[in-house]
Amino acid sequence: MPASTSQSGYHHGDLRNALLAAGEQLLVKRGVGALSLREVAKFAGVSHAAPYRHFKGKAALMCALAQSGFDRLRSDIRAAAEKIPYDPEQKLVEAGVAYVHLAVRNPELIQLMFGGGFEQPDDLDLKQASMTAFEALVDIISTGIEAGVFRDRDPRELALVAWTSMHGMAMLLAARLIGINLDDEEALDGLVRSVAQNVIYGISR
Amino acid sequence: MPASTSQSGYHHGDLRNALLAAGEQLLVKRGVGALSLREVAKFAGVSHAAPYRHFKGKAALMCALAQSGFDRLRSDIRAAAEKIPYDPEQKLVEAGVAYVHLAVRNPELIQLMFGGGFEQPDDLDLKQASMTAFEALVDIISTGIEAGVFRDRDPRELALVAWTSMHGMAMLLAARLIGINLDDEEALDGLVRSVAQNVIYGISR
DNA sequence: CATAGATGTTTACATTGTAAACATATCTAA
DNA sequence: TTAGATATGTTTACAATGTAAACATCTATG
Repeated sequence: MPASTSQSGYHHGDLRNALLAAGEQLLVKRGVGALSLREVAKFAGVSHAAPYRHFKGKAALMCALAQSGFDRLRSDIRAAAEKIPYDPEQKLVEAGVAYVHLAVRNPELIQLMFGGGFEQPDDLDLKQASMTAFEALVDIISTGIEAGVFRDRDPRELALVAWTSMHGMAMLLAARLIGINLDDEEALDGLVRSVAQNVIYGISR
Repeated sequence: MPASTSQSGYHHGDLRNALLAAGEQLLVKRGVGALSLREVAKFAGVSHAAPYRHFKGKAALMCALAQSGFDRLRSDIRAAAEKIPYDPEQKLVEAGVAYVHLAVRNPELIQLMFGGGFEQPDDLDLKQASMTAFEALVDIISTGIEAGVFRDRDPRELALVAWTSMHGMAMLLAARLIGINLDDEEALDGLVRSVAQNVIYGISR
């Protein structure tokens, strides 16, 4: 019997994951500031105190949601980079597109991950997960340096430039502070590519 | 008699501003997610329902706090740019330093402004304020283009590159996701200048 | 000076996070 | 197999919060 379907009626069987799924749903509906643990529990079909058997509290659930977001971000970046086998510049561009796509399609998630809208009890796993996502960018830069495409500097220094730029774009788009229709994927990708090109070649002439 | 000291005992005289000041204080202490309207009222020395005479609700107060943050951001950027009369590149660097300084010294404020941690009722004034802050960057870029220092492109396109990068750095630093001691101002400014230089000249060789 | 409007207070209530006490299913060891 | 021990739910309880409504008091305007 799969562990996910222990249909005793009393015990859920896979409540932790069910709560995370419910949390993800409700995060979209309510936003970071209005996410309610009781509603998450109700949505998962359990009593309002049941989540406390699987999470230390509301903040812990949100941390777990954020962490899965970081995992998704890392794998999206890696997948985008691997789509382009040879060209490091293009790898970087596609990584940016992936970063921004995740943010635009899940603005509440990205705001949860980076917005500081909840009490973080200095979650080390969480910080670790975000660092790992950053490493995906460092890898792209490193291969680019080795290939002689990027400046011969500390990869983390160059990766930081790419990260800040992508991240800023992602946050500003998620906050709808850049005047563009987020549903127009062509325009969105064009924006990302434009910014990425300018990061790569500089805005100076 | 100054309007700010109507000492009737019952009527405050300048409660709206007092609430904003209290909100700013408590935002620092509690963070975006734990800011309480009742505590703001108590801090200002009034009953918990008094704020409703000056703000539609908690979200409206937070919007007002965010808006004053945007005003401060705009004026900080302008002041930084005006410190450097001639060199557009240096103007841009100093604007970035100012942006990041504001974020690092007031992480909760920057998270309130951009983090989406509360219910925004599509506040148009707020969006306007953020746009005005962005215009400060566009101005720097425009003069740089006219001076032949930056590429001859749409200023808003180039300004967007600078904005995303500065903003990303500011948010990541505020979220303590970049491994640097925020109190070490020298290291911090060095980081900003490094990123800015790479934005200006590109990471490509 | 009366009184209308602005500004504060008190009271009330639903929602929320969380703890404690209780109930039931599952697992483990004799 | 079966009796606890443990894990995992539920119910109850309570304090804090956002907000509305009714009430009180000040200020300003005729």
